[in-house]
Amino acid sequence: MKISELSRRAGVPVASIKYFRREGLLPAGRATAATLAEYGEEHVQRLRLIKALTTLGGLSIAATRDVLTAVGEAHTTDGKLGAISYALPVPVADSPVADSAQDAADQAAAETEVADLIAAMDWQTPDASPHVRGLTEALKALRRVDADYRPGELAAYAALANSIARLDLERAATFGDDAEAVAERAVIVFALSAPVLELLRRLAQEDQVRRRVAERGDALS
Amino acid sequence: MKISELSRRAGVPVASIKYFRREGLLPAGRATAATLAEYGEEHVQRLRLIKALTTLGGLSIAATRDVLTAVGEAHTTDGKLGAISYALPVPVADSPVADSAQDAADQAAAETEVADLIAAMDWQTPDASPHVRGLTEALKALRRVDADYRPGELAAYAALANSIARLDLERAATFGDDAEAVAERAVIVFALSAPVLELLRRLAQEDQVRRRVAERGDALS
DNA sequence: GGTGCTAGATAGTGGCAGTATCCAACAGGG
DNA sequence: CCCTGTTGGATACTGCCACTATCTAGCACC
Repeated sequence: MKISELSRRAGVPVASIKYFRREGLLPAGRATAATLAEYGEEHVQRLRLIKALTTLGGLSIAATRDVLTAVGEAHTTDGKLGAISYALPVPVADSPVADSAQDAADQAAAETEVADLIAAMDWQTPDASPHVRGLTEALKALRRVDADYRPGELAAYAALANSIARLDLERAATFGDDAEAVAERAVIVFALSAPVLELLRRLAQEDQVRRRVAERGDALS
Repeated sequence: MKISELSRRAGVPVASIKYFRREGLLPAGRATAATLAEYGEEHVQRLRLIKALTTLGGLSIAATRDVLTAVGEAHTTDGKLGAISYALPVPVADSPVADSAQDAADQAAAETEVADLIAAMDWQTPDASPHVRGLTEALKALRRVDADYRPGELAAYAALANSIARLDLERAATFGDDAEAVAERAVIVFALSAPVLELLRRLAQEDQVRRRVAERGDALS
């Protein structure tokens, strides 16, 4: 199909398609002439995936490219899974500098806490994993804003995260035959489960709040 | 303290403090003269909270203002909790228009699915809740990108989300005396647990991938 | 009484995600 | 064979966001 039809099929403006191609998110069509190219179903699907990752997944164009590149480059299924996981952005920026002694102490405390948690969960993750560093940064940020924050609470969340990850992997690696299909599914599961889960959590929170109101009736403030 | 000291204490440039004040995120200091104001500890804490919400929580300035406003406006503890929850942005944009019959069918299917889930979980959430609408949109987006997506899988995630929400509420409503303190804690729990949980999920995923590699040894691609 | 900091207003910056415009090169129909 | 319409590719422009910088006066404090 021509680009105009691709645009209609995927619901994406032609100019945006060109933009995605420029940015390396979408492979070029098969050129049939100097100024004409043929696109296929895989382009439609890719565009749908791009839209889902950017809107629902909240990924930037650069992050989306990284994820899609990771899918294409790794050669084993597990390699792809790992690459996707690492390519997904974490919402934590590295803190600027650890100049003061206080900062260094915070850093060390957070590192210990993360290491303890990983040991307690018996997680097999390398210290160099971006997720480990991300979690360390996140804990430092939490501590800065909430002095009362109790580290022990993390363990309960970690146990639930473990259950979630098990579900994720079951969904992602369902059919282990076609590495490409697994990878695309894994992208969807890894990148798009988060917002869905977050929404479910909000719904459950809302329910919890209502239940507490009902329980306490007309009580306090 | 003067604004320059506030800046040093919170690690935020003076220009940014002025910006936050302009945008309604930070209350003005107590004016001691036409060109001088006095700031207190509450301003330091507020700035820390703003930084945490924007960097770790990923909230925009506008969303941060909405959340902080919600905390200040509602008068009951439960009202505050609800207001905060609703003020937090969901990562799902409303789909543009439901013009075609296909879109209408998708919408109806997603709505049914969400309603069934809520019924199955016995969640007490109004149909008009933004979270319900957000979840509906998210499911539509998922369906568009993944035809194989199986609705049943949602239930398992919902159950886990429920456990998470219970933890959240326990943390948020620990001390029920000071409505203001509860509200600030709730903001932290509601807005900042998500990235931490996501990081934990990524770590657990990484662990799962490694375990599967080890299990299968040298097996397949 | 001068130096330095301040409030408040306004303007500028850099990055991101598109969107628009141009041009030359064809394709396909009449 | 020619003419209209579309395309690829390049470049420029736009709108939004989150700051950041500059400017003008007016005090505060030593």
